[in-house]
Amino acid sequence: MKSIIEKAFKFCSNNDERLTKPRLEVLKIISKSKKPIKAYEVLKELGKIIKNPKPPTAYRAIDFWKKNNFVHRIESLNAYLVCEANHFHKGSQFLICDSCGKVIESHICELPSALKETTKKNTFNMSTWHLEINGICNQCN
Amino acid sequence: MKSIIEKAFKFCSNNDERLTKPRLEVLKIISKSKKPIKAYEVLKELGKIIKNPKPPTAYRAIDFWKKNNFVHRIESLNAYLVCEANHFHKGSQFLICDSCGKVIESHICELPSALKETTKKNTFNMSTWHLEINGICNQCN
DNA sequence: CATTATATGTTATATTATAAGCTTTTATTA
DNA sequence: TAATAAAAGCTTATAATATAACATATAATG
Repeated sequence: MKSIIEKAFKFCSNNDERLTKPRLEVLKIISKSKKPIKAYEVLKELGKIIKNPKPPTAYRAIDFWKKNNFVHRIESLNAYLVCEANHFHKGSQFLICDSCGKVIESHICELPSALKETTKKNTFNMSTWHLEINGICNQCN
Repeated sequence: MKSIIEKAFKFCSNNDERLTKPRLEVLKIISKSKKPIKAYEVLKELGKIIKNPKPPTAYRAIDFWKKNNFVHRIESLNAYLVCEANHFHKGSQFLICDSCGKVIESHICELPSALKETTKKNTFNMSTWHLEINGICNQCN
């Protein structure tokens, strides 16, 4: 099982992308976090490594990883999480524990048929989908 | 087919909630909008009706309607939309057109079984779910 | 009508995110 | 290797979104 950092190195060399210091450090920071981490928390952590970073430095790096599917944004939390999938996917699903804040990513690749029906009925040309399920996790129950 | 405003009157009288001026006007504003409307746009519209309203006035009213299922928040847009359902529901689904910005709400009441499986596998006690599907709508195609 | 609970008004500020212009780094190629 | 182009980063400033805290007003209830 390759670490996400190793995957990132490989991805960048394969795709002619630059694995710069802010990018690498930001990915490390997000991947270390057990829970979705907020941009300004990333920025704060980044401040321990590089001198006095500003918001755009964090946001640019986050956007880079998001664009390349290494990081997802949990919309309802304004927070970011690494993606463990070994492939690109146009759908993401998260189980968000309202008690402890932990988020589990589930990996269903296809939009369920009941929902496909909906897009069909509306002749809607889907590109991506994003599902957030709130509730109470295993450990908090 | 009852208008949402009529439903709001009925709801408030049935449930001992106050249909105050900010609440009523905010609901009217959101329901008039063809697309999800942002809090500060609501606030701006509200300013045409009541004198110099401040953000909390808009947010409080939005929260009230959200809590009572008259309004949904589209997380990825930071914007609000009235809900046409005639019942409470713990799941919501939106088709978001990335071209024109229009959002269609779909009304699937049950979480699809593929996703139920996920919650089951994680022994996750679901309370609500929220799905956003991005793509290109009918009219923009 | 006094009490209590709920809602609103107001001021201030917190949080999240991006625009714009300039500099540095990297990659390409003359 | 030097010149150049492209990409990424740095910095300053500010935009956009949201809430805390506390004073005042309104409505419901005993």
